[in-house]
Amino acid sequence: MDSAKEKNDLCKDDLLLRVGLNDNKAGMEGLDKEKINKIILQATKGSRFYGNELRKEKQVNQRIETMMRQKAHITSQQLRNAQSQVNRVAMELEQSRDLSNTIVHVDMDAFYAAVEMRDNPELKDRPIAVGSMSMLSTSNYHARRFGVRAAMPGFIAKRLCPHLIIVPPNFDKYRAVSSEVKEILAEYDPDFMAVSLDEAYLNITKHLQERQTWPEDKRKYFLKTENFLENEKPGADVNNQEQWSALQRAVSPLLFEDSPPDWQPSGNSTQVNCEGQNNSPLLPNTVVFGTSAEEVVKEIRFRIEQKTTLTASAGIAPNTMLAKICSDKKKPNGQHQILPDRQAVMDFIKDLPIRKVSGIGKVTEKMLGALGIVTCTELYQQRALLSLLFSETSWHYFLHVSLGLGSTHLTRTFSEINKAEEQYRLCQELCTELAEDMQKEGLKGRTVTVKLKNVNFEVKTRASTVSSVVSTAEAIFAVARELLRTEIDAAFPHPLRLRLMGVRLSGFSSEDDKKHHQRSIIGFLQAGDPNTGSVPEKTDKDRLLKPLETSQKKSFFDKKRSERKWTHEDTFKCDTSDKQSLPISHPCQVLKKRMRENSETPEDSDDRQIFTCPVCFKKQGHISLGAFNKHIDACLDGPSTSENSRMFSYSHTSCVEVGNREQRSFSLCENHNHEASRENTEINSVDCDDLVEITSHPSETGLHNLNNERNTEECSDLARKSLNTEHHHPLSACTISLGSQGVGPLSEQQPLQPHLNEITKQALVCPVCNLEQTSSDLTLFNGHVDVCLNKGFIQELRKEEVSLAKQPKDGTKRTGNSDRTHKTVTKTKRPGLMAKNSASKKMQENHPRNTLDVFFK
DNA sequence: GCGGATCAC
DNA sequence: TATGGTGATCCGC
Repeated sequence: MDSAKEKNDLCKDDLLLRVGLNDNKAGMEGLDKEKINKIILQATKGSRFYGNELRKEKQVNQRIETMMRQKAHITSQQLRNAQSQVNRVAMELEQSRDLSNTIVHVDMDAFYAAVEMRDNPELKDRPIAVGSMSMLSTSNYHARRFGVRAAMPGFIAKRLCPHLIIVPPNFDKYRAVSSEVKEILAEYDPDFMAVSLDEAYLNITKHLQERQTWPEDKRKYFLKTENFLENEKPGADVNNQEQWSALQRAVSPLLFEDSPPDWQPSGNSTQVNCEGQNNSPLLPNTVVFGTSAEEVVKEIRFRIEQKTTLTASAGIAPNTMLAKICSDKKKPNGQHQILPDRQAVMDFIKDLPIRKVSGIGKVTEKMLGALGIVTCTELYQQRALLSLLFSETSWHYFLHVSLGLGSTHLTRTFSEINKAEEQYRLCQELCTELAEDMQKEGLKGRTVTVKLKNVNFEVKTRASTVSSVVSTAEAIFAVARELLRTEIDAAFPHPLRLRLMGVRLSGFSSEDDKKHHQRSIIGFLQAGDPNTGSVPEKTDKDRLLKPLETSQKKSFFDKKRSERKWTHEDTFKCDTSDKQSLPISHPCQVLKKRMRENSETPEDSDDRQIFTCPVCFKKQGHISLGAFNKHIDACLDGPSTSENSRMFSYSHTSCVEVGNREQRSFSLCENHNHEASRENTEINSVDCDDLVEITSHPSETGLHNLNNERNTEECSDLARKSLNTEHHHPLSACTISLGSQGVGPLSEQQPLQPHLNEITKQALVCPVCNLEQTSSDLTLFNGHVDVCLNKGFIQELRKEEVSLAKQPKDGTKRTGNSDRTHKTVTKTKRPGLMAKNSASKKMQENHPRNTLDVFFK
């Protein structure tokens, strides 16, 4: 979102320093700059805020004075020396210039406002802003003509534009739309980097390579008249005139009047391909995109618009810095490319105001301005001076900027750990974490597995099975340490260069297994014989069967187990010295443990709590688990239940992706939800005839190949995606990043929530990831839950990894949100006003309102 | 190491 | 009536 720069510009406005980018065109109904500034000044003058702004300004002025004094003392000799030193660095940078990557920055246009306008047609032609009277997050382009911008207090905005409609933010909705967009982006770069709900970087280099060989069909899209069901592949036929007209009405809402979109559906047969590659005549209402980067980005934007009815702007460049500036250039609903050519880069940079660069803010602009530096060319010309006045990191950064250099990779980079001592320490930490989880779940295991990924991304797993079960940190570490030692020794005399480590405990046994044989929630979840709940012993041959080959008569959970076992076996078969079978923990164990835990909570020490019957959906107030099970039994035996009914359960996972920035904005199932889970002691389950549908073909959806090395929202994205595109992800482990605040202990997993309540027609909120699902299609929804559930199964295997500590990618990024290496805690100011700050964007993004209450409403 | 400043969203 | 909250990095002390 473009709020940051806007905000800074507003500060300038407030102080009447200068009006920078407030480029309203003094339209017929808008206001001119002068008027805007007058109103703002009037509203702000005399306030504490204004006073503080003045104080800050004074401070900056002082800094500038100091700098200018320093400058005055610089001798020409010093300057010459500096010049040669800086030139050396510049040469090195020039030599290492990498133009081989194609980086794309995608930015949704006036995102929040656009979503609100889309969903409420009454707002379409009116000036609106999203936020509150205290603070606005964004405004539509209509409102911007009055000077209403992001980061402006609503009450001032109202003075500028009395007819302004301020819409309270609805972050759940924005998140949902954002995931729709992300689904598309992931197809072009599975490792794309989301900056916020409306902004992301992609590296499409690989996609471009592959795309060159794609047949036209793979680049062909059908225009859709309506915006639902996300099957993006050509298939739905919409080629009649009536539908086409409907399409034209549906897409491209009149968000923007000043700059026409560079892509526009026109005529009957829409052919967007600019490269003249089509030789076959196109069907009406089909679109074929070419193979160039420009075409790829047009395709992305086209698909975003088709899917969400919202427009996006994009920038294409050889690095992130340039891509970001590019996306701003043709905003809204446009795109700009800098070709991967040095001259093209330099031409673009030449007159570029430094303020446009991400990382150069209001203060830096002013300081450099005092030195006569406004454009990137000037920044380059003054490089020697800058190296004498600024810190090394700063002038290096300036040099990067002035040469048009930036990050060329988005992949997560971690600093390696190659010291044995550190490796053992990390291993021990992991074992401790694992042991805590094991003990909370009351589980013990016999097989300890260490997973190692080296700097070349090669993964090795080494397992060892001991004669008696282990669960303590010491015992697990004793085994894991030896496994690690073997690997370290094997690498000797070279160090073992690791970027990821995981410790796993499997081969569970629990004395609780044989309890609760009754036909209850637990009984239903048990594999094999429902009477004993035991998993039938399988031969090695059995275990070599792929999930798809297993009997269709098996239960849903049977299949899940087979799938999991298969995948599990797959990772182990090459390197496990011990060929013992690896018993699988039952979901019911987890459930049961959780139930027991719940009943052991202090608030509920009498072993009684409120359960909701999954069959009749009635709350069973303050009864014991046994009584609750009896109730369910009675319900099940009653006339209302079909034979096909299956209990539904899941275990929530605290899957957190490896230190991607994504985590900041999208970690939905983190702290907040864990808290909710503690508060919500209800145990719910659901009678789910719909589940039968999943049961009949779980493997067809490709869900068993869930990539778990992603955060929860991505998992849910993948769920939908895998349903639609049969996109397969290799099974990998649930990964926890060091230093992440988001990793809740397993004991804080959520209690059971209803999967889907058909009876009460409640919102389709996934009970696992807590995300409201955009599609109202039950099959899709169930499929999604299935994936989340599957993830829960994987979690039961206790595959827990820790990515190694991260480091900044390169020296080009001085500020901003780089990969997290530690957590910074900032205390809240003005505690009394907390509740009023509903417009706080980051807060909402980081701690989304729990959707459970919506679900249970 | 800590806190303030800067920047970003 | 009223000008956000959070995280990251840099830098000076």
